[in-house]
Amino acid sequence: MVLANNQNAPERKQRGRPRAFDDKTDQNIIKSLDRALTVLSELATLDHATLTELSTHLNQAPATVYRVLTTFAQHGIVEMNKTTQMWYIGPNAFLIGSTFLRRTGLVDVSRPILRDLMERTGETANLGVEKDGSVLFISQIETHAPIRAFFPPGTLSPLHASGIGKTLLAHATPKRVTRYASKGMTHFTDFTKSTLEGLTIDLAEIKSRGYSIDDEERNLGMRCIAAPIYDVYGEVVAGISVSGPTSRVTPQKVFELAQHVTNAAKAVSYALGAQIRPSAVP
Amino acid sequence: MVLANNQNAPERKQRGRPRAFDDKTDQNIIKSLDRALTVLSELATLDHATLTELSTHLNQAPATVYRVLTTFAQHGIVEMNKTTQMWYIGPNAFLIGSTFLRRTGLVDVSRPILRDLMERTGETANLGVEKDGSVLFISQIETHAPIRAFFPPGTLSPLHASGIGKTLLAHATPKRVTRYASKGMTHFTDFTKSTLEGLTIDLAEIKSRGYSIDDEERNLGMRCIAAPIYDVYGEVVAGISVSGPTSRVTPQKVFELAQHVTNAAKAVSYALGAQIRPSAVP
DNA sequence: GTTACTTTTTTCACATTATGAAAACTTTTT
DNA sequence: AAAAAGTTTTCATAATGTGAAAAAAGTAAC
Repeated sequence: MVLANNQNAPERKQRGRPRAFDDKTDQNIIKSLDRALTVLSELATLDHATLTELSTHLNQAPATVYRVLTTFAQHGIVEMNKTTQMWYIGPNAFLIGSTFLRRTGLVDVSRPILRDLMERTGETANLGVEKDGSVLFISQIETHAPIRAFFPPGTLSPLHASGIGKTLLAHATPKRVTRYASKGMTHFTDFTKSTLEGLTIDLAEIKSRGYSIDDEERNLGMRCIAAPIYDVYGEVVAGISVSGPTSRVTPQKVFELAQHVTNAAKAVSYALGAQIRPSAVP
Repeated sequence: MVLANNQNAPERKQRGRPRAFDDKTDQNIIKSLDRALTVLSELATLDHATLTELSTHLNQAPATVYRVLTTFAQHGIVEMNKTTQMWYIGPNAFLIGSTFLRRTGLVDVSRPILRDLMERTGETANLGVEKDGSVLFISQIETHAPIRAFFPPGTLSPLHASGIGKTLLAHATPKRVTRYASKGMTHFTDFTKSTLEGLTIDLAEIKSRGYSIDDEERNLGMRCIAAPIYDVYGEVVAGISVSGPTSRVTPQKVFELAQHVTNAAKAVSYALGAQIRPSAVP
């Protein structure tokens, strides 16, 4: 066993960093760790499982899986319920995973996605959150076009008369919507949805459709398309939108633009750790 | 050296499951995985780090740490920012860790109740469980107020200096409390209950009263009111609290706030299947 | 209670493979 | 432009992870 190790290459120096052989089986990973992580992922998707369940699912010897689990357990990554003989994900896994959340805020995560959205659509892209019954615009990438929508970060706009605002309302409880409406909704243009009935119909449509349209409801000549951003808890925490003049954002182009907006919203949601879950939850 | 292994039993085949030699170096763990998890923990506590930082901190060859990281990266457990050459905890770590929360359904159940509690009290509402002598905050709804208590999910705080922590201790056995106290209790402020005697008196009061008050015991200027959450077995498994600045959470308002907190705790307990039993049970 | 069955835990011998050192590559600093 | 600092990559060997089977422990059957 001293020999037979090198295929050939009698005395090639051959140190350093050559080909890395483009083949799948990357030589630079630790196989045992790789296998261990497979076990962990499986346990996470199963939520809980016994040793034999795991070992059969993964086609691995029980002894191997057992060692993996006990090692994880020593670090609090997994836990076992002695009486039911079930393995679970442990608190330390949550602790480690939660540092992912601290990493980047909404704005940092969104910035490159907003830029991309602006470039794809050619219109100003915005990011907004709810603040005391209004949308607070917290980030924006402006279009290059001379005629452009513009509202600097810090701008406030009532929920019912803004694309992002309506998206946020669409995912709120009916009670909250009613309470919001009861405080009176300013009538900005002839298109503003300033009655509870009209608004409710629109919101239902928005929720099922997945995006909202502000059709000159705040400013005449400005149209706006928005989609919701979810956080890790599956809750809507913000909205993303593009806004532009009706001359460019025509009814014919709305659908296409909406695809870009919803994609961007999904990208931000994912970056925030949301599992993209289908909206409708009664 | 053939002998000295077994106390007696000369030539027993000695397969199976003997003593396991109670020594530290458990033979049944995977060393490479163990090392890898050390790297992961270190990265989590540092929040972000370069390869060399990690390898020097852990006294490991750069190559080894590198392989560990790339393997983790392949599973999305860690990520690297190519430009800054910084390693971070990745989204998949969060995803796996978050199944810990789903285990009991505690978080899902609590979320709307936390929100309601925040809206009734106007203060940040928190949910926490015990983890190795600390409270692990696993969920939070922040108040709208500009001055607010803030500690993101994943935050840890010693049991004796936290509202939720003291609630949990109040329902533990005296033996556990003594053992906890014997490990030393950090003195955070002049109000911290950092002696066993002082703590014991407080805990008794908490148990009979039904809720705990953290009266600037962890952070000056912050007051906190907490109540226990019971599971199906009538065991205290978590705590719920509101926390805010002393300027708003005044001594005069404590009682009223406490009613909301205990109601919320009862609502969560009930949702978990606990029969709301009259508190005191010997 | 005893026996048979199932699942977890441990041991052993061997071959896989994880590892450190150094070399090559890459990027940043001087 | 040269040098320094940090990263990837390769190789040979020692370390160690692995499966099979045996033992322990718990569960169901009788």
